[in-house]
Order: sequence, then C-alpha cells, then structure tokens
Amino acid sequence: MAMRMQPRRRVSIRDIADAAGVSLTTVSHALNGKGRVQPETRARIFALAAELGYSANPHAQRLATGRHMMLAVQISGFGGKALATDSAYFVDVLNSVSAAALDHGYTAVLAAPDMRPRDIDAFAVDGAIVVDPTGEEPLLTTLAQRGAPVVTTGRVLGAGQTSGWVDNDLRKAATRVLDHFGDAGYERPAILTGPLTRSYAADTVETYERWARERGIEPISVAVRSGMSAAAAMRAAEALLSRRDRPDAVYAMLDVLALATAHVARRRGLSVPGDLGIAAAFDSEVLRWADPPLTAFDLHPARIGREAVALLTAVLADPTRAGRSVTVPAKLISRASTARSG
Amino acid sequence: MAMRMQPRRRVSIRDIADAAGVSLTTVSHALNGKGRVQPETRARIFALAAELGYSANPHAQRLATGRHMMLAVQISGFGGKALATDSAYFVDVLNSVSAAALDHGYTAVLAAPDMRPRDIDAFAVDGAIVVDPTGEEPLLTTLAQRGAPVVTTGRVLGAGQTSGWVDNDLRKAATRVLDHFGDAGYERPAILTGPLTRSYAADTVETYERWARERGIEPISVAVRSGMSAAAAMRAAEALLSRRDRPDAVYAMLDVLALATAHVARRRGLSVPGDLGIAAAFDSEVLRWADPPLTAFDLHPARIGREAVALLTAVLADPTRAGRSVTVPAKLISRASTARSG
DNA sequence: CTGAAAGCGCTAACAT
DNA sequence: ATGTTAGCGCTTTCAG
Repeated sequence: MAMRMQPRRRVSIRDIADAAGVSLTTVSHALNGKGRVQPETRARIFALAAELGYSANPHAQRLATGRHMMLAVQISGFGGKALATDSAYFVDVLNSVSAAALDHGYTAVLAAPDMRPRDIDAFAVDGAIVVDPTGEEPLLTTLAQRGAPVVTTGRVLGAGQTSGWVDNDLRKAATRVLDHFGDAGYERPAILTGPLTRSYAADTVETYERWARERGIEPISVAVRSGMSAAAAMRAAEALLSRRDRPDAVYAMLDVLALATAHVARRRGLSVPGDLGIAAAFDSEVLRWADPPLTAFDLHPARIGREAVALLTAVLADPTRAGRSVTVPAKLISRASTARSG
Repeated sequence: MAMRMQPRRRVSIRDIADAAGVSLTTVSHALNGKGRVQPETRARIFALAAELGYSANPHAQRLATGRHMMLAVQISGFGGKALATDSAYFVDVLNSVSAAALDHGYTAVLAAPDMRPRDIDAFAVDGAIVVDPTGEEPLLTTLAQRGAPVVTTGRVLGAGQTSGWVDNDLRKAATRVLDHFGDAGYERPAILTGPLTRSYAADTVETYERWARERGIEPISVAVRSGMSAAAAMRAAEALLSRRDRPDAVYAMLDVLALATAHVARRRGLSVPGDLGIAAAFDSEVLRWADPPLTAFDLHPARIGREAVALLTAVLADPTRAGRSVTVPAKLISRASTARSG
C-alpha cells in the first residue's frame, strides 16, 4: 500500500468537486446543507471530504459571508486585577465559553481587560461576552455603539445597552443565606460587599436592606469601594467587627472579604462559627481550605459560560431575540463557618 | 457642520484608493510599508485612512496571505480541572498572552483543555501556547505533527516536539528554598509534589534529591499522582507528617498541597513555623491569607505570557529560530510560615 | 513609483 | 438537482 504523502496545499472544496465530478456549488451546498442536493451525491461528497481530510478555510467562509464567526470573551477586572481570590471561577467560565462557542461554530477570542478600543477591529468579532461588567468596559461600549450584540454574565446596572445577560439569582441567594443564618440562631447579620457597580453587589445590598427593613432591624453593611486589595479587605472587616453593635454573622460577597473577616475574627478572639457566622457569595477552593471552612454558594460557572454563548449566538442568528436573559441557580454549600447549633 | 452618518459598509481599501485618487495597490503598499511609495502619497493615504476610520478586514488579509494570524492558548488542566487552587496565575497568563498577541498583530483564541483534535481546524491558528503541558495535549500533538509551532510554558519532558518554551528556573528555586530552610534552622526538609509529568515537579524532585544526596540525607518526598483533589492533598500531607522520621520543613509544589500540609500540621498540633516550616512553589493570594501566611515564589505570570507570545511569533516569522527558550526568574516571598528564628 | 489584474477559498444569486 | 458566475477585501506578481 502506497504511503500517502501529506498534501502541501490544504484540500479545498475545488478538489472535492473535481474528485466527485460535480461543481463547486454542489459541494458547497452539500456540505452546508443549503440547496437541494441529491442524497447520494451528498453522501459521496461527504465521503470524499472525509477521505481527503477536507476542512473549510474559515477565513474564506468569513470573507464570503461577511460574518466573523468569532466572539470575544473578557473578564472584567478591577484595576487590572480579578475581583476574587480564587479565579478558578473565571477559568471555568472561559473554558466553557470556548467549548460552547466551538459547538455553535464560533471561535472564542480572549480580550484582556485593559484592551484599547482601537484594538477591537483587529479582533473582528461578531459580538462579545463580558464577565462581571461594570458597563464601562471599552469592549462593551464600543461594540454596543456599533450595534454588535454583547451578552454579559452578571448584569450591567442602569441603561440596558446589552443584548442579554445570564446571571445567578443573587437576590434569592441573599434571602437564602439570611434564612440560613436565622436557622442557625444568628440574629444580627451584616453584609460586606465589593464595589456596588457590579450587579451581584447591588442585588445583595438591595435584598439585604429590604430584609432588614421588614424586620425593623438596622442594616449593617460595609462596601469596599476602591481597590480590592488584601489591605482594603482587612480594613473593611475590621470596620465591621469593631462596631459597638457588632454583627453576629457576616455575608461577604467576595472570597477575599470572607477570608479577611475570618482573619480579623480570629485576631479578635471571636470564634467562628460560635461568636460569628461567616458565609461568602462565591464559592472557591480557598474557602474550603479556610479554618473553619466557609459556607458559600456554588454559582456553576461552566453553565454560566455555556448559557452566555447560547444567548449570544441566538441573538447573532436572530437579532429580534435580543434582550433575553437566563438565570442560573446558585446552590448553598453549607460548611462549618455557619454550623452553629441554633 | 453636517453630521456624518455612520457608514453602513465598513470602509475598505477601495474607498481610500478612490478618495486619494490612487490605485488599490498603492494603498496596500503604503499601509503595509511594502512597495516603494512616495512619502507624500503615503502620508495622504494614512491621513485618509484615519479620517475614514479604515481598518483592514482581517479575514481578507488572512485569505490573501494564507496566514491565520491567530494563535491558540490552552491551560493544560488536570482531569478538566486546573492544578492550582488559585488560578489567578492562569488568568494573568491568559490576559498577558492576549495583550501580547495583539501587540504582535495576532489574535489569541482560547482552547478548552478537553477540545477534540478535529476542532483544531476550526480554530485556524498558526501556532499555540500550552500552559503547563504534559505533552499529551491533543492541541500540542496535533499541531506539532503538522509542523505548526507550539510554545509551552513549562517544558514538555522527554522528546522535544515543541518550538520553544518559557519557564521559571525551578531547579534554582528549589535550591533557594532549601537554603532558605537551612538558614532558618530547619534540618530535614521534605518535598510534596503533584504528578511528575509536569516539568516543575520533575525539576524540583531532581534538584531536591541531588541536594539530599550531596548531604548524605535520606530524601523524603511524596508525589500525588492522580487526581489533585482536596482529599488526595490531605492524604499526601498526612503521609508526610505521620512518618517516624518526620520532616521539619515541607516544600510543596502546589498551593493546595501547601494548604493541606498546614491543615494537617494544625490538626496534629504542630506549630508553623515552630515545629514545621512550609513553603510553596507557586504563590497565590490564598497563601497570603493562610494562617500563618505561607512562603512561596512569585513566578511572574504576566511576563511568562508575554515571553511565550514573543517566542511563538518569532518562530512564526522565522522558523529557523525554533528551539529557543526563555527563563523567567522566580522570586522568593518569605512569609511567616518559614520565619523561625534560626 | 504606481497601476492592472489575478487569485486566496468560499458563498450565493441566478440560471438551467 | 446542479452548474455558472460574480464577488467578499486584500495581497502580490508583473507591467509600465
């Protein structure tokens, strides 16, 4: 059996057409399931394509159709840094976006958070997914302004310039955790959030304040506004635990904040969960390793990524579908930090 | 002043040619600095391009040149999961790769670790960067087999099928940390590694064993071979600390392993750093939050990403440059976990 | 120094 | 049901 040489030139639709004795159109139609092609011709073409190792040249397709078939993904940072300590969440989102994009025939390109608007053309994407947006991201605003769809993970607060979002229900999560605290006998829960420009923080504050109002309790909340550094997190936790009306439970948005709270509590001789219950909104490996392990929500990042891609590609396929949204459940993972015998 | 309408069609090289009263060729040459074009013509063309808001259609360029101008980045996982607990490292690498790629005129596309070989064509990349490879990654092997360059971050052990690598010097790091232990008065350091298929683990084991041999010390090392789960990490740490000849210091490759060691030590009533010194190879926010904070190396992930892109694009531009490598320094960050008064 | 023209690989009217 | 043909926007010989 003769050794088949590796072809120098990639096999094109032309080669298949010749081999099959049909025209380019027929091959194109057969491959794309477009025009009507006789079943047997189509079968022959597919067989040939497989045999010759054909795969379409994406650039030619893109040039001809005018669609890039690419989408950008961006992790909206916080001064260049990710918000959370454990970015496994982000890696999971990114990987699932990449995989899902492929499933939909798209390619996911990565956009660094500090990219300049002028670089956006070089990306040549049809749309974008922005994770945890503030709404100020150049990628988001530029694309939106051009009419290109942007789907976010977490919502942009205020004016809706995006084509959809997927989010966890953080209002429900807040209620859930407050109940959880209540069940364990905690009576004065407080919240500790990052900047309120992120929807998860805004949702939580809103829910918490309503919850407190309904019970005639004075809400206790601290928001770290600028620079989510270790030091800032510590200061915030310190501020919370040094109050005269010190809370007996803290729901912290970010794992850093939860860790800082645990740290400060330990330093002040407060036992967790005895004197202080602690829960975090976003689970991460880190929290599982803390001492004691901290209660948190599993936000299902991979699912979030998939849904975002599904939404974006749906809008791309049919622009009238814009404005949809998907809510992914958040699952409370109860750990020792809130396990006080009620 | 008349409001200029947003053009429906993107402005093309044709529009510039018309506006400037020159041919397509001239514009193309001027823009790419290729042919000899009169300085003033070139200036006029650039001005026009800027004014009209021209930007090249990447797909047309790619189709014409036959170069994709895209590269894939992949975080080689461990059974679908990242190896470390704090993946901020990976996010940093990814973002810097994206930014650097852009600087070199490339677009970085994200490849999920579990991608199938057949998807690689859809990516249409000229080459790839694989972070922490085992050498088994389909992306790496498929591309290598096709003669497309692959640069790794961390080295592929064994046969060199890649076009270059960038790595931290983990042998030097190991020596450094062993000295550091020595300075603090620790006498029997052990190492705790992940699977030895990663170069950082292999380098460390090798260095450590030589170090021990030179001193006539019996090396104590435990490697977690399969499934870097929390449980596996705990078991490994347990195994290490329950030995009769218990080590008085542990150098753990992954942050998970270091945390597990701290955890087990605490449970056994061993004080850190008093009874046991602990250091980790890869720094992460997590380690800074541990109690006590753990000593580790800063590996400069952003720099690693940049260097990898530089290497890959250099090889792409000139294949004879293949085989180069870059070493990025690792900086020891000494924290409380090794701060025993010698 | 500049222009005409061919072609990259594919799609999509428009015939037939 | 299949073929003809004209582009998509750009690069690149080859002439002038």
